[in-house]
Amino acid sequence: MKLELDVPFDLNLSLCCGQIFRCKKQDNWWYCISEDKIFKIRQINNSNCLEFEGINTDFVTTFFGLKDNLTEIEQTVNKDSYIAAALEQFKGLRLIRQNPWECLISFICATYKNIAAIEQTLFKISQTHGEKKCFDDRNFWLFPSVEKLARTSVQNLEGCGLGYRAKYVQATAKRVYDEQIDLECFKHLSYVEAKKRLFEFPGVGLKVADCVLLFSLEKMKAFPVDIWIKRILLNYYADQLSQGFVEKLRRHDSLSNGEYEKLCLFAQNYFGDYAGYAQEYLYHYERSKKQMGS
DNA sequence: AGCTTACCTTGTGC
DNA sequence: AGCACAAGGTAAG
Repeated sequence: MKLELDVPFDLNLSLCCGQIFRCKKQDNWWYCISEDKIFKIRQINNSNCLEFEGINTDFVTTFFGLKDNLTEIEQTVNKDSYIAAALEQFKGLRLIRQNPWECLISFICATYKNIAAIEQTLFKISQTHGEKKCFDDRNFWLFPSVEKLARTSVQNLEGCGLGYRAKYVQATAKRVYDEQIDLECFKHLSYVEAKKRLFEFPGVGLKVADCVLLFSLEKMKAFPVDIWIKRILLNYYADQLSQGFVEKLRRHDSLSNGEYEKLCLFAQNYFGDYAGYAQEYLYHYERSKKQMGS
């Protein structure tokens, strides 16, 4: 199927920028998995035409956030020359609407790991616990169900390279299963309330909660503060923060919950309701600069 | 409440 | 080739 776009969108950018881990480019197509769907999609020569198989137009529109008004979002968050450069360089970068369950487990697995390792771990979890499907003469594995991960052993998960995170994944899965929690319903809660609920899961801190809120629960003001964002705030936004606070942050690598929330709140006040979009542009901008330099 | 420290394993850079 | 060191942080003390 084909879809003519009448809005800015860059497929490659949106799938490469670190928000989603199980989409792979092969033979000029992106192969993706979401819930029970396996599909491929491409955007030839960055044109305004998307081609895809395995899904319909409605799904594409929702999954890739094509209804987000990027023009308005850019105007809202464009507060200074630094983010302006990021917005300019990465036009068409959109926030994807991931499945909340997979997103939750993904970011529990992602703590203190590099992206290549995260991708490998999630592939192994899916391969060992998920349903195998064939699409386009290739094998894919759906992300395991809540029940499957609730019933597996910590040892099985450790075999997927999860290390100390295995017990968190298992405990969170068990909790979602035992209490029959519908993560989709968190969309209807306020940002603060939903964050509180996510924070209760084992292995979920403030950062993971914000990632799940931003990437799967439509909370565009969620502003995950990881090591990259912390550096960005200290390097480019220090004059917006109190000097004592900045000095304190510079002395340590990790953030206390209090420090995290302070940075998060600053960003939400500064960038506004679409702070999460600002976060994604800043994150990708800083990482791409580093990669080109090395 | 706020601050340290340990933590599994893999990828990356020197 | 091999070894430090960092990696989309969290939980326990």
